[in-house]
Amino acid sequence: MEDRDSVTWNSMVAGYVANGLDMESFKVFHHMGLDGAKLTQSTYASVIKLCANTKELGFAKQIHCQVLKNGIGFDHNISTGLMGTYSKCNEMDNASKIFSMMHDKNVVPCTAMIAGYLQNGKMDQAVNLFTQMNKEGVRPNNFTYSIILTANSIVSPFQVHAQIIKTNYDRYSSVGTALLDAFVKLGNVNEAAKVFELIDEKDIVAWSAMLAGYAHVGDTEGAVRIFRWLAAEGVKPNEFTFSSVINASAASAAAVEQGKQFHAFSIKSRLNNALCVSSALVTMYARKGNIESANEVFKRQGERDLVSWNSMISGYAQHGHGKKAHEVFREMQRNNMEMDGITFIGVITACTHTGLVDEGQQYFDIMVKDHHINPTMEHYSCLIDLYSRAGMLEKAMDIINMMPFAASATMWRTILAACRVHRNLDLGKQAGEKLISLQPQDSAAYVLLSNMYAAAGHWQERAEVRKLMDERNVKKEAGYSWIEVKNKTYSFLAGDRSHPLSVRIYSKLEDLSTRLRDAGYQPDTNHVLQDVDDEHKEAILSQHSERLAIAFGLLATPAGVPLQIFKNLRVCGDCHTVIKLISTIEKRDIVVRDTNRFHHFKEGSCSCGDYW
DNA sequence: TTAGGGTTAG
Repeated sequence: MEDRDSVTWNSMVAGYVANGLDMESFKVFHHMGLDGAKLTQSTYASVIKLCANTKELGFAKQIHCQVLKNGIGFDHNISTGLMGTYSKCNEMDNASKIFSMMHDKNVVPCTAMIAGYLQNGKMDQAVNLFTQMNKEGVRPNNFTYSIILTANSIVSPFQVHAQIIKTNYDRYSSVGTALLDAFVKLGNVNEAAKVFELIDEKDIVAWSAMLAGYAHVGDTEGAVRIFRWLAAEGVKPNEFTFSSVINASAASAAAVEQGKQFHAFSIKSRLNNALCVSSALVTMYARKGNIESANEVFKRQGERDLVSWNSMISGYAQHGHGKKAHEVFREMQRNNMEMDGITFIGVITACTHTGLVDEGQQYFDIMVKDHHINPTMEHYSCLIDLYSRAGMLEKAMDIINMMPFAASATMWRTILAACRVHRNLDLGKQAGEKLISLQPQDSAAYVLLSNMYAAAGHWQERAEVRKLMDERNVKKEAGYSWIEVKNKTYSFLAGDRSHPLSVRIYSKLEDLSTRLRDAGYQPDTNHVLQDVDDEHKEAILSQHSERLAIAFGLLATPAGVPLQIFKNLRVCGDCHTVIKLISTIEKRDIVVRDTNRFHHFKEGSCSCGDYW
């Protein structure tokens, strides 16, 4: 094609832009200049859109000048395109200048401007413009609604919903998706599901958003139901669909097998290497107790971002692999990766779970001094945890007194728990009172305080705490443990006799108990809350839910197969001792996930180094 | 000419 006219050139540029071929479009545009082709309004509009896509601010400014210099009129396309580019590059002043000079501010530039404000965190201005356009009779369209609904900190989805229903825009996939997501962010999945069902033609974004909604509230079954439904409708999942369903498979209620199956499915769909999928896999495997698989996925990641690195560090931290978390951190440094506050929460937590007090403090210092990251409440919480677990309660209190925040309930809970372990009754009392005043309905505060009194043999004070609990009608969460055998989950309460194999389970416990004593085990009855005699205390200990789950696991699986137990509360000190011994006498690796971390029991010792 | 979904901590 020799004599190319401007229309041909323009359609080339526009075509490439529409197909996301940014570099090709730039090349063509460059050729146009060399060829001396006439640049029209639509050429400029295309190339400005290109700048918005690629955030080429400098180039956009040049184009802006050329348009002014060559006397090309600012039509809607050029103006809106420039606004978009400036918005994306955090130059809101320039964007609003162009907007204010536009004569006919119809719905499109208004919407683009609202989007710009929201991208730059200017919530108030976005909402003001939305209100103003309504007042001036400019009717919002589906784009406007889908954008304004993302301003969930200011705009109530309930209010906008009413307005949207009148216009029927809720049947549009884009609007319905934004609306359902706004409900999810309020924690209202039921409302989100209602919105989802009303969407006429659900596209993959809508399906993925609904799936993410169930994942968000930890409803694994809901997420799997959506996944099956979309598959049955012949919809092809994309990387976001997989990352959400894998994330839902990381919930504690999900079976270990479930995550593996979605992993396999993502491989079949050739989406397992997408960054968001592989990072979700790292987290899922780590949370489900399989730190080796988490690391396998991590090692194979072709590209990594901050989230990938953070996921691996946090995974190691939860499993008490302090050294490995440290190694990943070093590797991050060698790769000149940028780090954020979450990276440091990961490494400090790893130090906490390994008892590396000095190192934990050093990470905190490096974070502030070298990385200029402002410590948040969470970082101070980590430090307090670091010192408390090591028994350095004075140091922990120093931090509470010097930090620029008021101490949170979480912090007092940490102090209180440490006071129980390290027998510091005075401070424990103080922390317990603070905690109860901050969260009068939280059973943990009362339970910890009464545990502490029980451990110190102060039965009178313990009774008072219990009385207060009754008066305020605060219920203690029941402790239970569960184990998966052949894809079925079996859960046990303490002293539970509801399982069909109950008789065999209890006789297995008896058998273990004899062999434990032969191995030199002495029950530590400090972990029993009830005010009863020692013999009775031992009986209570021996029926803790984790032991029932382990006894069942030993009966229900062949010799040598590792067991994995989950518990909704922290493992008690006596059970911890017992499980270490069981791992030797039964020659089994046992992994226990409690609310805090993973314990890997092997040949008589635990990965936490008796420190948790 | 304007748009909606995901992954990391505690």
